[in-house]
Amino acid sequence: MRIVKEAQERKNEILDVAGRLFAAKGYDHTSTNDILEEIGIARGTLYYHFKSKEDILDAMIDRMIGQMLAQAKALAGQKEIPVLQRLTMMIQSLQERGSCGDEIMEQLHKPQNALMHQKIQERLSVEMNPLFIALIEEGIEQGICQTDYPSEAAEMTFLYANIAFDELSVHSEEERQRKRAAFIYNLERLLKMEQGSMQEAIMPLFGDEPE
Amino acid sequence: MRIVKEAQERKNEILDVAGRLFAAKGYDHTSTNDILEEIGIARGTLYYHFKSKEDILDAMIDRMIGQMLAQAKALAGQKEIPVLQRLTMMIQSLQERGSCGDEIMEQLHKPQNALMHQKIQERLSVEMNPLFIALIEEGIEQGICQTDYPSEAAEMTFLYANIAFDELSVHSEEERQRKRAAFIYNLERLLKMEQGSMQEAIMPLFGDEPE
DNA sequence: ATACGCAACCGACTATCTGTCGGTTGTAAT
DNA sequence: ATTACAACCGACAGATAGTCGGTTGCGTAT
Repeated sequence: MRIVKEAQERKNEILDVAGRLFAAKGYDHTSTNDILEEIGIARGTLYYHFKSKEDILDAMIDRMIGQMLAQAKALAGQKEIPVLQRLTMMIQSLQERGSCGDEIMEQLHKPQNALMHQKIQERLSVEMNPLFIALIEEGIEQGICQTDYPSEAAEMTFLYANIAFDELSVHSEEERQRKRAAFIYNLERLLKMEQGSMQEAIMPLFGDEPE
Repeated sequence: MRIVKEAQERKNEILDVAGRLFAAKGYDHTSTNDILEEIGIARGTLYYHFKSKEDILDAMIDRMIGQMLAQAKALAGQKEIPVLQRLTMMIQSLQERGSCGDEIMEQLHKPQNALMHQKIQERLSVEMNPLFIALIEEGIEQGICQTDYPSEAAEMTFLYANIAFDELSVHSEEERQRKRAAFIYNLERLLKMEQGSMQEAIMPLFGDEPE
């Protein structure tokens, strides 16, 4: 028995399932058959709504980036919170990739997901950087930090945060701690902040001051 | 008429052709048929020497990284050249990817090459970082620069050099200039060098002082 | 109520591609 | 000349992305 739905509803249904499968098995290892069988639609239907498998991936990433961006914008806009703290919160929020859960994160570095990874990374970089730049410029206005190249400093910060932390090369908890300390240290230098000012901004978030 | 060659010779022949095709058409868009037809061997022969298409890619990257690493090591070891200048030379040498030419660079950001890109990037990062760290520590010993986190500073430097410069987002020559200036500026800050000391080290290389 | 038009849906089919396997041939040593 | 084995062959199986002509249900006009 045939079920007809509005196009947008079907599209979302497809993206939901595709997203879950991509996160669970990886992009390459998820066939279009996997998707349409799980939904219970025919091949033709899938290709009626999307023109290719990659098109599905792109749409899924669009949705995901949209969610993350909304969240990040909400964070960045809370002027009553100190700038540095907001900066930290944004970096923190990057770790939990989208509301769709972070199983996708664990998958992201496997070779089967190189395409997905690259696309997410590029989009994230393009969309998030303006927010970082704005925060840094706000910090400059407040005299908290200083740099001649705010946008490049933002880019560097974002890149390092993204790659250094989500890299699988971070094996031990010990190493993670060190990376975080180094990140703060380097960020303070990049933005010519007082030594330790970033650390102070972070502590209320993590509650992880040295015992 | 059948031609028999020594295994290593055939392997190299396959890697040569594969490398050229990957660079020209991208990894995904190069079929194993393309490779074996151009060489004039049968399917079975290809899979006698390599266990999968991805295996070919890995071997090709191995060779390429090996070449780049040898070159970089030669550079890094020239103790008669000032440290900062050697640092610059190494970053510079990353731009021209391997001897196999830089057509591969132009292809690298297309979606069809995400896998190749990711693999090259990861290998490069793992192999090159020790060299960067060594240079930075040499600089610290000489009192030219200072940091509590040499290895993380090296990682950050490498990441930014790689991504900021090879990114296609660098459209205009103007932007490229700005990025380079920002890179030097930020590197000086990260390593607590005297303002302009890096610029001085670079000038003899490029001969591009402001007119 | 009936006819009409179209958006949503169907599923068989094609084209392509990776990897396998049993068998063959050249070559070098005995 | 015999043998052993490394290198090679090509037909084949299995999987997968994308196409296309045809169908069906639903809203709308008559």
